Amino acid sequence: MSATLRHRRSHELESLLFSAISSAPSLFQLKQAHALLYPLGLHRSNYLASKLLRRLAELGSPSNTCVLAVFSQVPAPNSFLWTALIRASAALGPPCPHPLLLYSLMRRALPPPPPLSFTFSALLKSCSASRSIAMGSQLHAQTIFIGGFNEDLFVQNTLIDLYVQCGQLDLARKVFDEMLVRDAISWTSLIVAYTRNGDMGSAEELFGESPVKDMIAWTAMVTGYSQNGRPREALMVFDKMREAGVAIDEVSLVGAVSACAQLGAVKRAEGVRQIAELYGLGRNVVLGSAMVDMYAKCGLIDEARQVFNGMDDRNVYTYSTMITGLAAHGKASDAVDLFEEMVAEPHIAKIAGEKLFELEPDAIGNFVLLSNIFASAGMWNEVSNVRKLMRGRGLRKNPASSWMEARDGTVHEFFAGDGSHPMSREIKAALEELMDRLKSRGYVPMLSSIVYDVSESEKQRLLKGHCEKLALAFGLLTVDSGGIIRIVKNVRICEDCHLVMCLASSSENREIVVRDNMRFHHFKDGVCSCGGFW
DNA sequence: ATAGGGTTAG
Repeated sequence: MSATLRHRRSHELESLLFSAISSAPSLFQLKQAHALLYPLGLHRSNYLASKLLRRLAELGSPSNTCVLAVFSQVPAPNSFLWTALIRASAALGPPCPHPLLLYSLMRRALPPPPPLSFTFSALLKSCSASRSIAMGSQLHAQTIFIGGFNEDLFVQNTLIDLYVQCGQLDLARKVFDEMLVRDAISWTSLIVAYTRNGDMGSAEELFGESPVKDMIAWTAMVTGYSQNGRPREALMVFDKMREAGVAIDEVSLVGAVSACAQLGAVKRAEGVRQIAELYGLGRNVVLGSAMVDMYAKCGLIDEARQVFNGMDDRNVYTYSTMITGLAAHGKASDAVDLFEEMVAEPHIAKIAGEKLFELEPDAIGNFVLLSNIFASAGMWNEVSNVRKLMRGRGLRKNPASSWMEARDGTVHEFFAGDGSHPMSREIKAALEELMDRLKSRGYVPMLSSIVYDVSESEKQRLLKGHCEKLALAFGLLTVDSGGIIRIVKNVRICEDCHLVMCLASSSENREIVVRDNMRFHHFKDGVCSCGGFW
């Protein structure tokens, strides 16, 4: 009696915790939910641990230790938990173990848990993402011999995608042909592969045969024609699609819009826009950008601009399209203005930043750069997000320092706000005097160089403590007049310090050379060799 | 869980 009651209670608790985990809005809350499991012994549950891993991946947990910690609490991991671990590692990437490594560990567990269909699909997906055809085809064999999944729709569809991604269309077709049951996804995957290969003939053939034509399949045909330079056929298919009573969404409109752009057909363009309005679509960036292009190419540059202005989300494509549109209509000065609006480094900086992280995900400089750009635009939320990301990856900023060689060959190093130098008092006094002289000559501190969200006066104070300024003051005190003051800095010199160096080189009549991590700055008579670009 | 998306230059 009491045993069944206890069992029932723990079951209720389990489902309660399950929903707490799956709805946790942030990593913090997820960790709190996780902590609740321990006193109840539920951290040993395969079911809850799998859910935890899934949520960790969805929230983009920045650390692999969380993932492994959750997994290793479970004494007898089952197929579901192993698969959740594989999926989470694949989603989170490098700091986590490679999915294939985890799979081989899974195969070695005693007794080995039988792989599930979505174990294979996770693995195959990671192969197709990295285009590793060799690994992928080995797994293909295992899906049959180990998993017995040669009739599993899901696995077969993932295999089609694997071969398509690896450019092996004939192998993809072979998988497709041998399938006993196919769904819309199997058909569409191949149709798209053909259209991307420029083989509209094969695409048409398959599309004609397909008994399961849904919105996505129709859309694939419309964009296929459009992207292969056959805009009239694209619009014909689009019309047929509407006649067939298929629903329309933003993506399906893009192909039609781009076809109108290619044709320069004003009336068709108007028709497509009415459809967009009818369905309340068009708030989407891609569709909006396509519409800007459509209007520009149909000669309606003002309408293009109207769409552009009305968009609440714009990216590089949107700007480029609008700019070239303006240029094509002879509105050169508008085009230049818009270009300048675009590069003036936070909206676009965000995009550029994302690209940078794709190329060099762990380069510390990228984090610092992005954080500083957001800071100078006053986007403090984004700044703290970047900081969190850095912390999560265990990246720490090297403290900025400047150093210079004194007359006797000793090297003196300065950190920001640093008072540890034996001559600190003289240095600070010399710096104060220098700043006063520069201010009387019109120097205004560039508060925007301070990337913290603090008061103006605090910014002034922080600026004064920059290590290269301390080094400069030390140089003015110790280097013979006429001698060059040579400073080395481990990170990029800030704008305010750069300005101070320029001004000081003329007011103090000194040559100053600063080497930062990127280049040399030769300051002489108020100008710098870098010409303001660094 | 797996399928569809926009610009330009040469």
